[in-house]
Amino acid sequence: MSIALRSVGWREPALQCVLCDARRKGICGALDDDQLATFDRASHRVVLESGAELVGDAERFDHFAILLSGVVKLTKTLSDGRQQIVGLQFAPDFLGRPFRSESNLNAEAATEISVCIVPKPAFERMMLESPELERRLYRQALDELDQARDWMVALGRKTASEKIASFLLMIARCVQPAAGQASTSFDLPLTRADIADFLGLTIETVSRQLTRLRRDKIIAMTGTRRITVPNLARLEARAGN
Amino acid sequence: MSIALRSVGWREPALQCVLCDARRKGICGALDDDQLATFDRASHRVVLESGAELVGDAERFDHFAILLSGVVKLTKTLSDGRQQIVGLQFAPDFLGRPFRSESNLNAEAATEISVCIVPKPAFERMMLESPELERRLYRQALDELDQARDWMVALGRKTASEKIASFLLMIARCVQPAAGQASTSFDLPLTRADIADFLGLTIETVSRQLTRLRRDKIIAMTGTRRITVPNLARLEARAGN
DNA sequence: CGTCAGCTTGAAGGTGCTCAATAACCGTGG
DNA sequence: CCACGGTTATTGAGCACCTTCAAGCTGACG
Repeated sequence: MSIALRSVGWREPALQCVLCDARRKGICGALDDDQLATFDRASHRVVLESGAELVGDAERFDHFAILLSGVVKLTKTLSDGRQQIVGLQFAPDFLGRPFRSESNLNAEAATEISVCIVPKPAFERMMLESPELERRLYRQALDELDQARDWMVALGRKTASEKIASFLLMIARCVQPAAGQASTSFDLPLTRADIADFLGLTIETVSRQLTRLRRDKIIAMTGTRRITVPNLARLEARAGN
Repeated sequence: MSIALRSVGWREPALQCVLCDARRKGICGALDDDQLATFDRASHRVVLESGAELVGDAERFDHFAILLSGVVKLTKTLSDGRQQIVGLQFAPDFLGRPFRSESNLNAEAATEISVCIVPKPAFERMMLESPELERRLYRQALDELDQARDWMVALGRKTASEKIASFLLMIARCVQPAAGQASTSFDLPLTRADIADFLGLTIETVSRQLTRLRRDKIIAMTGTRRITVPNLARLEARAGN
């Protein structure tokens, strides 16, 4: 699959990157025309189905990637199987760990995703040439650190119901960047098992808390994935903070 | 106090930075002689007692700092008072959040500390001039992100006794960089309350788990702060992972 | 219509919390 | 040197929240 996509890249060298969302909102906006052409030649796009593993724990990697659509979960697993999601990435996030050749976590597609894949050496060369690119990566790392710290508070100090409310709010914000609305509805990108692994809970507790929110008319659900929040403020009141 | 120390800086412009530990092991190693002299002129050293607040949540800040000795804790607090430590900084870490003018957490001296303080504008100018400096900051941010993610696993999935064991191991490694030893002893830089806030537990649970480790001869304590670990491997076996 | 994965619901039990009392530590001053 | 007050730490008893285990349910897809 990746070979076929790469050949499309060769035939239309500038098309992919010029129109790409990662250029407007992601790190590729740091690149000038020449660098963008280089990037276009070195990179190629791939679509992966939900559950596909991008890189395993303690595994060497030789590619970076930029997430163009879908959600990627970063997980860590203890030797006895207990698992924790330590990060969620949304488009157009950069995926990878510069200055390391081996991963210390597992990156897996939580939904169907499309990614732009670029070989590590080519990308590292661009990082050296473009301080602006490195600055954007640095900014993203700092943003991820802020997020991780917010979730540490949730994991360490919030109750199960506060965790669920906080999680729904986070998803609502990440999936629907249109803020300010009083009401929203969206599809959960994660299964109950993933939500449990993200919040440090069990599947059963996640389910129970969701039904409690539904019983209290804070949310409504159609099927098991689609969530409607008639009043975001009421949900926020449940999030603790 | 800070004014008196700054005047020392003026009289001996190159002395402080040239001998400083932050130059060998910290971010200042990125600076050439000219930049180091500039840095020396712009910065000054301060000693702060345990409990001193470096910056408050939602507070504007106009200085960065480099931690020269001691331990700084980064905390977040929910509206009802529940608190979580989201990071610990050791010498010679950089303290601050580039690209933001307002803090989203509280930074407080957990022990007596000495810091090198530098005004934000001067430091940002140096960041622009020295890609190597920015690269080191980026590296530190990535390292902190790795650490934060490791602690997310502990917070979400480890039991109280595993959390305590993991915490003791982390402190042993950060305070005593000499690795490979079978046994160690060290002083805890945190009170029981701080340890509880770091691990998402209560003071009582921290105390009980420490006495359990002592009862099982995994650790020995003299006073309430000094810990001796006769066999690090046995402690590691309690850490989960 | 059957099957399978994902989800929900129930009952029982355990880990860690709350509340409360005692004990150790430490700086101060007699 | 020791007595003293305040802070910090330990220990105990009871309880709450979340987990565990187990059973049904829902919905997608053959």
